[in-house]
Amino acid sequence: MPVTLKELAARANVHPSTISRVANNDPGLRIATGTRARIEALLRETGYQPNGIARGLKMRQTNVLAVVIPDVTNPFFAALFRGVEDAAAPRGFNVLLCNTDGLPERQRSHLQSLQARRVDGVIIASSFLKDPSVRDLRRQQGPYVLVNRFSDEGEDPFVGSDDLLGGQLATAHLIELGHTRVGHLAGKSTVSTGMLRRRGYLAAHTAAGLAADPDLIVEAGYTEESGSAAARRLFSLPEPPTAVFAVTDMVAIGAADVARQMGLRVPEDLAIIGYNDIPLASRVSPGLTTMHVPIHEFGSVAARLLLDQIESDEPTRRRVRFTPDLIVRESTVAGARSQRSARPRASAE
Amino acid sequence: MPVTLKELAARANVHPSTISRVANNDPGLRIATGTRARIEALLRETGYQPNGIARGLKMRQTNVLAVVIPDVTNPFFAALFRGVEDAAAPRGFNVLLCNTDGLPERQRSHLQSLQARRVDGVIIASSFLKDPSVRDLRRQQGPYVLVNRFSDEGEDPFVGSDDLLGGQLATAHLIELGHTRVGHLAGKSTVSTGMLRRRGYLAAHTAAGLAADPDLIVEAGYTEESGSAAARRLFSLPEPPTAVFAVTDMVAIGAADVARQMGLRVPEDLAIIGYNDIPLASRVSPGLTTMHVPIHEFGSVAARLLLDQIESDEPTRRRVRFTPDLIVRESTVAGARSQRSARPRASAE
DNA sequence: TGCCGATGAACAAACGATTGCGCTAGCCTA
DNA sequence: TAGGCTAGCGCAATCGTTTGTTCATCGGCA
Repeated sequence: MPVTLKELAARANVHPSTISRVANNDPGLRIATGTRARIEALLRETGYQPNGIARGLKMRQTNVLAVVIPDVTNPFFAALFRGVEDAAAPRGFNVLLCNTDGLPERQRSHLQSLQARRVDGVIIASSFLKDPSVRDLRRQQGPYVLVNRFSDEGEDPFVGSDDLLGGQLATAHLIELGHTRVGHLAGKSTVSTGMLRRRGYLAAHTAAGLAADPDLIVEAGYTEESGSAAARRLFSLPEPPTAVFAVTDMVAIGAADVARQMGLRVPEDLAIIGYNDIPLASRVSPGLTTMHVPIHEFGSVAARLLLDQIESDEPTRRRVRFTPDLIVRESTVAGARSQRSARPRASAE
Repeated sequence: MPVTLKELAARANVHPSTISRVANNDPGLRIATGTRARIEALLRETGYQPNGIARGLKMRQTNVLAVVIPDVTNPFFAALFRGVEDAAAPRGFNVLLCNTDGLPERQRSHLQSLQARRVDGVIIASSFLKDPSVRDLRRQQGPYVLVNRFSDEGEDPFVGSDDLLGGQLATAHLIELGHTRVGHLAGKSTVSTGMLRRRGYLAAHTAAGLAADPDLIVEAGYTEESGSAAARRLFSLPEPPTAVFAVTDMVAIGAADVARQMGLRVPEDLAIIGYNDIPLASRVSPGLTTMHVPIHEFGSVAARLLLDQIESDEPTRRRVRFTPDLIVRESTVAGARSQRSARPRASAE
């Protein structure tokens, strides 16, 4: 059992409050040099650490953040989490990690548990467009930040990429390569990234004067497996596409696997572009062309937004959106040397 | 501000303790049905959630576990964490994640912060053979479990694989394929996995009547980059090896990259075997031969060990060791169909 | 000598919950 | 009608800190 203020007070023959003030380096503290020395020696000797629970109760602050994501096994979310922790740890915060597997119910129960625990803030990267959990979050008026996906009309503090533009740039890249039948392995229309990247896909067609064939849009979810399943359907069409834009890199990788299995050469028979530029994207073969977004920064910026709210004690409505950046690799251009076109830029509202 | 017991008590015209007992479904509680109904209605209406901090202070239990790892961006540790959370969440525990980047100092500061926070237990996967942090952990007598790596003479509760055997099996596989110059991209000798897998490597040579050439052992660390660097040195030797056993899959992947860059064909010019069978191993090309270990189970078993200690309130010394399992893929045998030889077995002490 | 201001430290009330124990009715029994 | 039992709650301590306030002491100064 760790040592408490009361015990130290008994040993130093002073009142617990005196120890507390010395330990916390209370600025306006007037104390005899002898007493101070005695107490400081005792503190060092015992290695006293204030009980964070008791302190949290009194101070109404736990110094704990929480990150709610679908699955940390997905490299995108792992990198996101690192961003959060790297920003939070130096400021004395620890971070809880909650995986939802994309289930609204698990998300709800996690958020409820986090509320009971009185975490100081929540970063949530698994929200839906219509999300009761997010509405609860708004109502509770604890600080929170949405990352990657936003919710409703986007009235919440948010960090992510410009998905509409990203979807458009990705699709435009394929069209510029001469493809006229471009498929889309889409995200769920109940998720902002899915909806916007799909809209970008359509906008690119319009801009190029092309008609988008609705049959070429297949909802694929976000995992590699669901990407494979959707790709199988897409590639089995009577008139299959010669290029596809996948809503995420994992989906693209699942699709590439299926393409290989079906005897399609990438990029000769089928060009594939993903989204996010996860580390894996540059390692698969052929290297995956994708839209780069600064994943680690998503996390660190979100954490800073949160910490600023906590420290200033006033909510924010800031929305940070990074401009995604086309990375051309071999999955769309044979023999491409992968390179970034520019550094990502952020726009804040 | 969430509602408190005191407020509810005022509204229901009873004492806070009565509300508490009703909310907690106190078994031996005798209460008038009318009062009970009134209180239960109030609880539902307000959605009362007891303040976890206050409760934690009183009950001396936070229902929080912590996982300390080098880097969650490494797929091995991400899977490990999922194992922990999947076992902890159903039992009402949340999990803090701490990344150390392999720095003893960050590990120390994290553990200190966790202690101050009074987490109920710690799972640590980043320990060294001589590790002051682990000694502190032992002394503090809070429950803890070491995963993957153990420390000192292994007197702590532990979950991991039989690394000596694993190293031996991996090396024996290469020797059986006819290789006589087998290199080792070794882990650090200050880490149990590094030390034991290296010993296994040597034991396999002895068993086969081969002399191990000390020049063929190069310390490679645990990241892809450090693996690449070490591989470069190893492959530039006057008499380079024709096969290498890498201490982890990430190191093996780094080495394979270097081999490709140096114009070596895998497996024809150079056979490579890794360790852990992370998801990535089956996806790289050529597929990576490796020792399979049940990573997710490492986490869930460790969590169970921890939770049992917490609930029974008595420390354990149980050590669970899984038998690793050779998975042959194309990086050692051209055209291999990847398959598992058997299911992993666990041995406990 | 008497008063005042500083100085150094103790006091006590929170924070929000849990829990053993005590207290007050009402009813039954002798 | 007195005594006892029990149902139905309230009381108050406790967990370990923080922090505004009070209190005693002492030196200096008039």
